[in-house]
Amino acid sequence: MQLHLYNTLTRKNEPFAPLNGEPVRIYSCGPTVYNYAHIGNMRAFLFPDLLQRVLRVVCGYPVKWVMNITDIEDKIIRDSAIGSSEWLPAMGEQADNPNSNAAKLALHYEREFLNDITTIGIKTSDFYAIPRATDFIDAITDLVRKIVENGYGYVSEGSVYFNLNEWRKAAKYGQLFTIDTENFRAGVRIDADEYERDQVSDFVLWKAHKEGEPSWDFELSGKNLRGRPGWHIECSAMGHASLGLPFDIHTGGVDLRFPHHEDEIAQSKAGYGVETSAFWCHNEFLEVEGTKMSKSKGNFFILRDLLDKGIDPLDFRFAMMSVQYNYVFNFTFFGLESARKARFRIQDYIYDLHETPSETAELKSSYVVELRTEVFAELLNDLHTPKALERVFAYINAHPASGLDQQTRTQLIAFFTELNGIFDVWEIGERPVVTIEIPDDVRELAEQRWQAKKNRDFAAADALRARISERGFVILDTKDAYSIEKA
RNA sequence: GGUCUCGUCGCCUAGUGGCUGGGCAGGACUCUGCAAAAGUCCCUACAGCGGUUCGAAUCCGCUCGAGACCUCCA
Repeated sequence: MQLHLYNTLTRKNEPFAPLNGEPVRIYSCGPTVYNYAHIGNMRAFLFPDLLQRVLRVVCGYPVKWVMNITDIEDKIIRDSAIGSSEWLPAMGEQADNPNSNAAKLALHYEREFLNDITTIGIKTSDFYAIPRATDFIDAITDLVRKIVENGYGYVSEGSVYFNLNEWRKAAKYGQLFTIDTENFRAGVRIDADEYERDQVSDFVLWKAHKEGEPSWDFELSGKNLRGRPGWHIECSAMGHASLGLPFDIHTGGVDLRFPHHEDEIAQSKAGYGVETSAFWCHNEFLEVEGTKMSKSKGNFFILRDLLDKGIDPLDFRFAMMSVQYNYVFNFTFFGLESARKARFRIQDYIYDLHETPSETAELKSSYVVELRTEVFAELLNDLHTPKALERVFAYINAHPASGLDQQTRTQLIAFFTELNGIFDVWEIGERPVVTIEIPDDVRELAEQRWQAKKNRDFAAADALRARISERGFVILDTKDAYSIEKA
């Protein structure tokens, strides 16, 4: 079964096949670890997770999935500087060494990040590698050197810039994004900083060292240009070093199409002489209650905020699957609750399948093969999870578990086990027996109520039920018995 | 100013030119002293205005509205 993916490079849905046969190599732009990741960031990690799971489970490909950690960057430098209010005790002691301070701050947030993605069901064991930028300084400087040697980079005041004018003569710049240099929004320019570049559109490959900032040696043309990597160059070098170029799929958020990914393509081609990736896939943003969420606006939730509200991270994971990855996801708490209910309907169905069929179960092997084919076909259609789930619900509605014979149940359990290899939000097994601690006084009240009810003294029975309810329990009556549950 | 996406039932989501999805919420009934739980059933929407067509939510045009990106950003 072949996966079709929307490729930003061609702006079309295209059939996917691995470049060099197996395995499939995926590179995902990972986090810049300067703070906690917010729930919008999570989408950029859940999307490639879904992608690689579909490739493994549905297509049967082995996958090499790499996600980088950007651990050197302006905000990391700022927040790890001596005297920064962003420094936390958990990061350890600050030293008189900017490199070490930046590394400590980054490591702290890297751990938090790995924790977070594990919480939402991403398995770190699914990664082939999680490279850190600072572990690849040699690869980065090597690439910068190559670019300069090939005539597409120049040094200015100790920094190295990419020469776009020169590059445009050799290749197309603007493959992922239609670049309209004549109409860059007036008045908005990055860094009115002291770096000197020939053209405003030229981007920095290597930034000259500034006092008190982390830096590394870099020998270029017999001179030491001490400094640090530019933002875009890191991914080019790490992708090349960890997967080899070109690889199969590059993922990231839509905002990275330009300039980050565009520059990545240019750098790798200018330095290594090869393309970066066959497919470029971008996830859309997440909004909260209909408005954009961003770090700069500050209207964001981190995962911890949700957990503190008692939200099950699996509900968050499942809610994200209710919208296709390349459409804006509107995060609402009502939507999260909807997702929870929907998730549990499928969960209950799975539990029910594990029960012994009744004598009257007559429905034989009810189209499980068709269900599987349809659901997987939707997943192969550009990871269309909403449609896939619709198929599942339609099936559940048409075939209540109670009416299914053992053979059908066995087939369905096998299917849901496979499906859970992708969604990973259910428990495959029998309904767990929940044992709850019921205090003796609650038992006593319940028994009194039952007697009152039997005596048709409903006023007393209701009063007792109210007291039980105050203790945090509810009474569920059946015909001739009752049970006590936690409210 | 430039580039682009999108407007579907109360909310979220899917959608092929005709056969009128799915989830949540809501309603009705059964059961029950009541309630809860459970079960059965109901809930016909497609921004507006034109056009193409035998027939459009689906194609074309315009209008209105929402949002994104244009070198911090997942």
